[in-house]
Amino acid sequence: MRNCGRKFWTQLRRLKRVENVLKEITPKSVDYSQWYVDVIKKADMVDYAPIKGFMVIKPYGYRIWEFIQDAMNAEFRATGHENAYFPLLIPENLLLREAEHVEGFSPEVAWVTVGGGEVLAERLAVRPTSETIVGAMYARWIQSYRDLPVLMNQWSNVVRWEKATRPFLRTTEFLWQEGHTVHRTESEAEAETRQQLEIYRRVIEQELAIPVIAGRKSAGERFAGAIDTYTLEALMGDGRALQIATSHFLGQNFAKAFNIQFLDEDGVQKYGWTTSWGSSTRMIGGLIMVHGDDKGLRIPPRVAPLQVVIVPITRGSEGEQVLRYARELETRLKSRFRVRLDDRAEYTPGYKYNDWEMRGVPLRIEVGPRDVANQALVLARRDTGAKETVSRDRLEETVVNQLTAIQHNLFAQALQEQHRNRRSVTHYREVEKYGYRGLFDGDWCGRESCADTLKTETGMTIRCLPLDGPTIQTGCVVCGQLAVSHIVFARAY
RNA sequence: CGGGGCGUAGCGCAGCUUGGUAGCGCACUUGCUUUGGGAGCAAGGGGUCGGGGGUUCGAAUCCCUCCGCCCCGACCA
Repeated sequence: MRNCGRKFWTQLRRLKRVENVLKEITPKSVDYSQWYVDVIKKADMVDYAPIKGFMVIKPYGYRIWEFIQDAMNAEFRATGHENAYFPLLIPENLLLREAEHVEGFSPEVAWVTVGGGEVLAERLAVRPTSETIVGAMYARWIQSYRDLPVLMNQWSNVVRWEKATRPFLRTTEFLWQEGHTVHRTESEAEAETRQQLEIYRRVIEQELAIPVIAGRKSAGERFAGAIDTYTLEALMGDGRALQIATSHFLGQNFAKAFNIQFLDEDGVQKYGWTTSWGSSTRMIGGLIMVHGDDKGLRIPPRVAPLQVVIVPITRGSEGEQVLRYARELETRLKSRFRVRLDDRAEYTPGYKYNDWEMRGVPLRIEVGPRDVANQALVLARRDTGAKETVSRDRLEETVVNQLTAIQHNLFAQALQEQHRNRRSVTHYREVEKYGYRGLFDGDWCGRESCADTLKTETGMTIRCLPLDGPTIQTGCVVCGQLAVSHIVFARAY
């Protein structure tokens, strides 16, 4: 009888809990976009700004960006790049220099036409990207082959006037880094382009735990003004692909447009070979979609603003003792981990569990009178939900091990998800039976007309010509004729 | 740019059909009791009902108009 009663109440409590969670976060399976919006708002990462298409990145979201910056800066420096800063505004004549570039960006450029109360003689573009102004400066700085290579990066904001926006994934203004380099030879510039793509892959896979597919963009998807665009594509939880970083080989297009010339060793004036590469706060959107679940965020430990949260259970008269014990654990962890003791008296432990789970903190330590008595603590993992009791003297080593395990597990889960949703097809109509979700491998004849058909018929685009993986096996997935490339296609963000 | 939805307290909403003292839940403040998976009780604070105009004795409610936001599709880190 007593057992029955207890079971009943446990059940009821569980139902109530599910209900509460549902109230705050729409389940992924019900409405993926709504889930995404709920998570970022509940996790306190962003808020909508009072201007359409703009967002405020709040400290909890911005901290993740700072970890990404740290990881990238380290990689960039190790490969000889230096940070610099170029102007926000670009004179119209500069933006017009490279024909393809203007054509690609002009629809989304914002213009400044008035300054100091007077109409400007020449309107100024708010940078949508900085190739043009950087190019103009490089032309002034480079004279000799001895000045090369020029390897610079800038962290900045850019503005692209978008019609449909989503926090992190596509906002009118966004934060990013853009690297701009000039090289003496074509092969050196190409190598740079590939090297930077690998840096992105490392940071994205190792720090953000997001598995990517590296490839080359088809002509139709290339950066405006580039000879070649390399990309990293990631699969999101709803089966759509996200372009998460790009690296462009610009050939001599911009060098010629901006007159970036140098006198080579052989006494001949030559144009430089340039590259540019970028990654943005969009990566954070990817991180949310790849790892998040119905309880909220799951942040990989390496970029988690908080890695461990300690929740004391200050029950009854032993409250002070538990708090002392918890503070001692906090002190021990503080030097090595990002830890916080949540000693807010106004919330119950259960509330705190849910709160921190929503925010995606990888590890939670629970300590109560029982643990004080046993000289132990309870460790709960956010990724699996598993709880274990750990003796106090094994605290640090267990935390290290578990954080490492979580980082790996999140990547492994995401990779498994990617594999499960990547399929080879011989004809594009096959994607219908998969609900147009996932990544599809196939062959392509190389004609833009077939890419157009694919798009109109399925809403899918060629994400990339993968650098590694299967080779050409059959005919074009659209026309069936002789294929020249292997492609990965998907619906994309 | 098309389609849909919405605008009433910080958040979520009811009230509008049929005009008559602006409400509910959560959150917030204070106090007491609580705390091992979203605590309870009590007492409080908080609103030019998105803006403007009109009808009316009287408008959150009816009419006109403007604005904004979100979601879904066509173009893009």
